This record gives sequence, C-alpha cells and structure tokens, in this order.
Amino acid sequence: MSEPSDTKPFIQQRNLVDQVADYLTQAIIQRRYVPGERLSEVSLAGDLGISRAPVREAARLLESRGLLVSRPRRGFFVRALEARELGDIFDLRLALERHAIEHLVKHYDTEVEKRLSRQVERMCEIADSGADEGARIEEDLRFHRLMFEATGNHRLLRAFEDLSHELRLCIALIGKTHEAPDSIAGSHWWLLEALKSGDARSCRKAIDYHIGVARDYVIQGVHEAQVR
Amino acid sequence: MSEPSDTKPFIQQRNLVDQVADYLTQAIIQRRYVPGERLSEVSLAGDLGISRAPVREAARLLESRGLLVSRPRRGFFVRALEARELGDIFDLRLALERHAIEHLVKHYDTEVEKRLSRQVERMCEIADSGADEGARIEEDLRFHRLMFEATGNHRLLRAFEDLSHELRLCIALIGKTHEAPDSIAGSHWWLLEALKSGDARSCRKAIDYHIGVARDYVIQGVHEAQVR
DNA sequence: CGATTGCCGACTGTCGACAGTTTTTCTTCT
DNA sequence: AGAAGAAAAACTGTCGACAGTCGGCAATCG
Repeated sequence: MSEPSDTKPFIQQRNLVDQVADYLTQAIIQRRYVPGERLSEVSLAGDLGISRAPVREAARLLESRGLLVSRPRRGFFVRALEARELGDIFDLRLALERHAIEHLVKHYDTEVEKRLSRQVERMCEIADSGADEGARIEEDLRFHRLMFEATGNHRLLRAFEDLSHELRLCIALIGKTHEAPDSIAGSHWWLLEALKSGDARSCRKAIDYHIGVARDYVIQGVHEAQVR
Repeated sequence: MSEPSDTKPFIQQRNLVDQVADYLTQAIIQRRYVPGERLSEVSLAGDLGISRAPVREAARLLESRGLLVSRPRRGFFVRALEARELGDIFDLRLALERHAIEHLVKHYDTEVEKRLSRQVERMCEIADSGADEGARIEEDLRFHRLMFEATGNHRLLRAFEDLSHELRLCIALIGKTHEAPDSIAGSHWWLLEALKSGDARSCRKAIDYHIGVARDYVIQGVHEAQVR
C-alpha cells in the first residue's frame, strides 16, 4: 500500500513547540506582552510546566515570523514595530496583492469568484453579528488568503502568510476598535467587482485603494495609540 | 583569554547555531547533501563535535528559509524542489523585483544608479576572470540585493533575502555551469538603462525580460539535470 | 507464497544540569 | 548623597541523558 501523496495531517499529536508557538502568538496579539518586553525562557517554561528546549524552539519560530526578535546572549523580545516599518509592511503587501489580483484577472475562474463572494458574505454577516474585532480581522485576512490560494502559487501564498503574522501584530498595536464596523467587510465587494470586470487596470486601482485604506487605518491607529 | 588550541575540534567562538546554519547552507548548495536526503541530528552533531541542541535550532532556521523541511518525529530533510515550485519561486521574485524597480524609477537617485553601475562592472570583471559559477551567482544576487536595499523598504529586502536562499537552492539543483559566461553579467546593463530612462514601462519590460530569462535558464537547467 | 504481527534498532522530543555572560544589587569611597 | 566598583543573582548557550515513537526486519499465520 503506497502512501497517499496528500498525506493529510490526521489528528496529529501536537508537539510542545507548536503549542507554545500558538500560546505565545495569542499572548502577543492579545497584548498580554508589551512590545519590547523581554521573554524569560525559564519563567515561561516554568509557567507552562515544561522545559526550556521547546520554549526556545517556539521562540525561534516566532522570530522567523517577525513576532519576536532575539539579541545574542540577551534572549527574545516582543517585536516593537516602528512607524516606518508599518509603511514597509503595507508596501510589501501591496506588491504581493497586486501580483495576486493581476494573476486572478488574467486567469479568470468563476469558481474562485464564487468562493471569494461567499467569504465576503460571511464577513458581512459576522460584522452584523457584532463579533469582536479579532474575529473580523481573521475573516478579512481569510479573504485575502483565499485570493493568494487561488493563484495556485504556493510560494506567493507563503509570503503572504509570513506577512500576515506581522499584520496581526500591527492590529494588536492599535488595540481596541476605533470605527470601521461592516464598512471594511463591504469594501471587499469592490475588489470582486473589479475582478469580474476583467480589466487589469481596474483591479490594480481597486487593490491599491483597498490596501491604501488599510494602511492608513493602521498607521493612524498606531499613531493615536502612541499619543494615548 | 582562552587557550588557542582548544579541545574542541571544529567550530568555536561564534554562535554555534549560526555556524551550523552556515555550514549546512554551504553543504546543501554545494550538493554535498542530495535533495530529499534525511539529516540525522545525532550524526551531524557528532561530526561537528557539538551537541544536538544547536543543530536542531540551526535546522529550524534553515527550515524557515526553505532549505530544509521537517516531518514530525521523522526529522529534517533537504528540500526537494518540484518543477512546479520553480515557477512559483520566480513568479514571486518577479512580483518583488517589479515592485522594487518601480520604486527606484519613481524615486530616482543618481547615487543608487552609481552603486548599481559599479556592481555590474564588478560582475563583468569577475565573469572575465573566469571565477567559478558560485561566485558569479553571488555577485548577481548582490546586484539585485542592492536594488532592494535602495528602495529603503527593509521588509521588502527581507522578503527578497528569504527568497534568495531558495534561488541558491535552484542553482544548486542545476549543478555545473551550462553556458552563460559574462552575458548574464552584461544583461544587467539593460536594467540600468531602463532605470536611467526614467520610464516605468521600460523598467517593467526590462525586469520582466530579465527575470524571465533567469527563470527559463533555471527551469531548463533543472529539467536537463533530471534527465541526466 | 503473500500478508500480518511483534520485535529491534535508530532517532526525535523533551528534560535537567552546568558554565559563561549579562544584569542587578549592594558596598564603598569621594 | 552620588558615583564607581564589586559581589550576587538571573539568564542564555550548550550539553548529555532518557523515554516514546517510527521504520524495517523477521517470525508467524492463512
């Protein structure tokens, strides 16, 4: 019996490293750790009731995702994003999203459009139901993830997922909701409209506007959070 | 002051993790490990005269760079690139390079142009001197790295550097030089010409052609290497 | 003779410990 | 009292060890 090439991840017993990584990620984006704060391996391992080895590996993982930074012989610190880096992040995001939507409009697929459409509906429902911002952000990222998935370029998708972690960090810096109820959810219809139009120029305009709004929202939010 | 001739046989002084990472990277791109080959932590640690802990951390680092893949409870394996992934990698590279050159032509800087120009001269010299392919590839990547550096977007630069490791892996898959002496080095003049012209459309055309040539070179090279 | 099951070696995941370094605290001198 | 310096505490980098797990091999069963 040959192994199925798919190799689905059954109910794989989660190793400690992944669990710690998830725990830390949640703790960081829930602002239970202040940006710049030092993470003590020993105390963290002690709190979780495990040894330092898995903690160190998880920290390395988060470092590669941009959530932590390490200084030799000093340990790990929660990444503190400078205002300038916010622009960099969204500029890279723009490059990736432009590429993705350009691909999608060139290889138009009605099935893809349907999937994206369903996701926007879901986002609007969630916005109406008054879910917390975290859930709405996740659904928002999910929409864009679907776009990258639809390009069929796994490496491009990975680049976006790497960036996603930092996007969540940006959101975490802002803190509580400012405004933007379901208008953000609804704004994704514009992207779909541009896609359906089949016009590359419209798509580029739409995505530039979309990401620009998101960037301004985050940058202003962080600015206000710093003044506070 | 420590003893000059220490008992440690191999590496010392710097971070063991970084040293192991460099060692492994070199070993992989020099094809001392076959793609798909399993890396034994114990034997590797034994060969280097160190314990498994730094080896594991280095392996995790290379995994985040796409040089290794890990399977739970099975260990680390040298990444075996599928033909399809080659296309994905160069497609992502195209997205990044388009964005970079678009930025450079929009914010034209004579100092940047001078630096890039010097680098191309250096590449041509090295090509004439008949250096090995590894050195030429590095200088090639260095040119593009300079481009990304010049954008001032650190995150974009990091995305390119992440991709660079995989690009080196692609080159490693090909093996020995096929052709392409200094023509590759010289082809970068076209990019500079487009930049100097100040025309965004010319730049895009130039970078599309440039990356397209590189992609075809790698894809065909890998194809031939597989037939062999 | 082919398929199944139990055993064996090898390896990873995790742990506790030690040494060197960094940070903090406490002392001492001006 | 404040600053410089020394001792102490805390922490990271690294190590060796142990237990659970995986793949392969052989004995067993149909």
